[in-house]
Amino acid sequence: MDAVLRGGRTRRSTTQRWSGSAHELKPAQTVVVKQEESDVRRVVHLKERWEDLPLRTGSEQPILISFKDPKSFIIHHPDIMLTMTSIANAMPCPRKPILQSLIRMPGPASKPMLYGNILHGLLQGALQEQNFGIDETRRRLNDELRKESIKLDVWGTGLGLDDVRQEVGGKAGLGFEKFGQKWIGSTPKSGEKPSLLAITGLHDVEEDIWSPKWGLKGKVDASVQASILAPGAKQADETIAPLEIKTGRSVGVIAHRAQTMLYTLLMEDRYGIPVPAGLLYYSQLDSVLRVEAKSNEIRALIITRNELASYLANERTLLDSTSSTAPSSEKATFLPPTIDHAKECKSCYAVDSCMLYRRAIDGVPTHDDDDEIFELYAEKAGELTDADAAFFKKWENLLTIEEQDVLRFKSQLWTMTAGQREKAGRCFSNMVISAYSNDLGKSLAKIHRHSYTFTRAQLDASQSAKSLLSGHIARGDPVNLSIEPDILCLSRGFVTDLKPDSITIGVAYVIDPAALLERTKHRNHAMSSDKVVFRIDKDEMAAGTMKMRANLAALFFSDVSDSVKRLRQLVVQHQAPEYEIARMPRPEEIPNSFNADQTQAMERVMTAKDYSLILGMPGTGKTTTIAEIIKALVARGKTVLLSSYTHSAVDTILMKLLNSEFEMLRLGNIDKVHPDVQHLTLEAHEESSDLLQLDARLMRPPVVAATCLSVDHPLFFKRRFDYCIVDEASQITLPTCLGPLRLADTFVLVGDHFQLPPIVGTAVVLYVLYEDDGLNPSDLAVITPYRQQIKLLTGLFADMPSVEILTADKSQGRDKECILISLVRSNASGYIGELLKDWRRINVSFTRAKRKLVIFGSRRTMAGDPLLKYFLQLMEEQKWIYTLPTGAKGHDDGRSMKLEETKAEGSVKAEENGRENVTMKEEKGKGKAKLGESLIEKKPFLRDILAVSGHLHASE
DNA sequence: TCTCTGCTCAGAGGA
Repeated sequence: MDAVLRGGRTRRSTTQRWSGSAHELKPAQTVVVKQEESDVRRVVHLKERWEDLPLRTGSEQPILISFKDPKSFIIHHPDIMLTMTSIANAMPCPRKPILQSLIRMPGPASKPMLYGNILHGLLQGALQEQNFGIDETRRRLNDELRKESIKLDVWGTGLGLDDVRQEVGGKAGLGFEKFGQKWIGSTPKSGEKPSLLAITGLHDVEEDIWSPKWGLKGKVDASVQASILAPGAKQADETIAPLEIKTGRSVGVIAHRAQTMLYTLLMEDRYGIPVPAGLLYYSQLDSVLRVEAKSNEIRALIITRNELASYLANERTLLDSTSSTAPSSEKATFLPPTIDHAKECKSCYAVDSCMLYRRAIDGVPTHDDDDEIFELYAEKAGELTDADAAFFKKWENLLTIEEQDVLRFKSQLWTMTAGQREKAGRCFSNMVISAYSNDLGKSLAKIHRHSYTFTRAQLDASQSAKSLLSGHIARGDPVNLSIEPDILCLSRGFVTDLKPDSITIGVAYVIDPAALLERTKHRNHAMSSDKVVFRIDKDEMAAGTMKMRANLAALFFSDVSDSVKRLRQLVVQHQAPEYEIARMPRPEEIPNSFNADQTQAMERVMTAKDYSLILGMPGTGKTTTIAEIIKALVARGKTVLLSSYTHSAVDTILMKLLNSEFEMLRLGNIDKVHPDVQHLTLEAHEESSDLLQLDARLMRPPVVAATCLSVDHPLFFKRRFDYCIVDEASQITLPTCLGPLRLADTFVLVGDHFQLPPIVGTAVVLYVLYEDDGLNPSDLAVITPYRQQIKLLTGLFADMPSVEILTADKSQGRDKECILISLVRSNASGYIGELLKDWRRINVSFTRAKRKLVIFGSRRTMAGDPLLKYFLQLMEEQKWIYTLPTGAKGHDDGRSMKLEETKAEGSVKAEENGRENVTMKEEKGKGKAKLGESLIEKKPFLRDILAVSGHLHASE
């Protein structure tokens, strides 16, 4: 036995979590473990290769003891889940997969990768349809090539559709037919060796499995039911098996075996039955290998997994001991050392980042004659100065801190029950599917090919179902679906709609509860009546920081374009930007509406050879200026990349350009794009007829807009821009905006560094309100600082979808004719909360209205803050405050209670007597909201607003 | 003391 548990064998379970530390007992291979929560202690003796488990004295580390009878395995840091590919990659060099988990370098897809991708889809399609004929394969290939997402991939490689049709068709056609003949059937056919297998059924394709039991996660190409006649066996075994498809030239690679073997662990965990072997299909050889899950090999793989996991864990603990501001001088050890194998290293695809980390993080001297890879190191990192290295290290550190902040919730998915996590607001428990629809037409948006709506399962009378709006999950958020207790992350998707009693999720693959129940019938699943009960958890992604790290790293690579070198000079070495007077705008290019500052801004931008910064306080017209400058640049025949960290900033500028003549392209997740500019996205178009048309759509528009983190779109490997304009630069972290900046020689950063005393700012904006009549719903926006309030209001305004409802933060840079603000807080103690104390947030929201601003809030509560108190005084002097009557309909029913006070529930009661609701109204004209009658009927709260507003008009 | 933002993922093959 590999590991022995002394003092009683523990129950077989994935939920037994332990912490181990080696400081209590003498022999190094003996460890005391204590069960989490219960404090039960056990002594574990580690033998053979488990001795090397890197447990350090004095620090408790989580351990999981997993069983695959009759063996036991130690999973170190089980909450860090590693992929099959990272473990397979770790065999030649453990540093490589660690680097890959930090940095995902974007790059255009290679041809072999594209072919591999398509071939996988084709064979999976054949398995699903149980038809392997050549004609069927050809049909599927044609279907694939019609998909916009595939066309985009093909376009990215520079190939033509016919090239792909020929190449892939040639590889797939006959081979897949042979596959069907040889291995699909009810019993293994007698005869030659590869035939001792029959694939008798298909359970799933691309099955996503997370296994905290093994600390592994991955996607299985195909989960099949198979009848396998093992060598020497008399009778075939009926089993579930992972089928791993390999379409490339390399065959029999150890990494493939490792990958397949690890999948057997994942499938065992999901299906709850033994999975003795996996299948490895090589399409080039027409052969299927049976990969037996041998415990000594699995042990070796798990030990590799543990090694990687402890490096990743080191990274986290290292950061804890390091201050967030000053990069520590202590030597970091979160990276495995370089293997220093000149030949291997030279051909490694991660060599650039590897050598950069060796220089900047490991701090290896560049001039060391004993260095095995001296030449390579000098070539890759020789030019980097100490200042460069320090710059990289500082930002790398900051990114890691941010990453940990995102990931800290991740393990809650398997360490907390749905009920527990729902209390923390990051999960919906007890959900059942109530409706399904699909959107197969929009093939580019793979993420919502299938839409499922969930509602609460029938609950005990004692349990009251909480509104789905009262958590941290919101529309657009990534989520994952699980079934308690064992099916973790069955599927992932995005919230496309959220109502108090239902949530709709878009996913890439069909969710079939009946099939799921059938194939995992050995397990217990949470059920309500005959329906499967799901839990929906907010998914925690950290892909953004990986992209930022990639942007940062790319600044320091050796083999880069001149513009990246220049960018390094400007950003890292602070060289002064240069200007070229000859580019000065001619008088006719300057808009008549421009004032002196705007004109100067335009001159700086037009003449900039490197970069130019535009600074201005909120509300001073930066956005308008940018829009006008873009028009002028396009008129000069220039191309412009427009970017910002947020979708809303990008879209705000685009909306100001909508009436221009020129073409614009908006890239990015269509769900996050403002409805008014969604028609500029690729998804909004009809599918392109051919690559030529797609090429035109991507290459022709002089203005391309995207968020900073989505500039790894295939387009950006083929296009460079004359200008790059990055809005709200002051809020963007440096590594974020480096991405867009690399794509243009000249760039413009726009932001608001200056701050104005808020009351003055506010007063100025209020003063210049226009006098006018009439107001459309689309001229109206509602702002509130709290997310929960947004969700409530969204429901209340369901009849008026054109009324935008924004958080204070989201309203930044936006404006509307009329703004309603709900300040929410209301309590007897005058407690205002941190959020409303932030005058910048108040300043932003108070300055968004063009003509009319109406603020709702509790006077007494607001007076608890000096700033708002002063503001109240100001309003009072103007007689602009209107008191809503206590007990006014709509203020005492439960609904508006929630509306007015979502958090401090204890104080609501106190407020019912003598509640002082205040409506402050700011009015220069006679604008009146024309709200729909039906809406008013249904929403007493709004009727109050209108009543007060009407009263005002009558008295004037 | 409850605020914000963005990012699918893992693996597609090749040396």
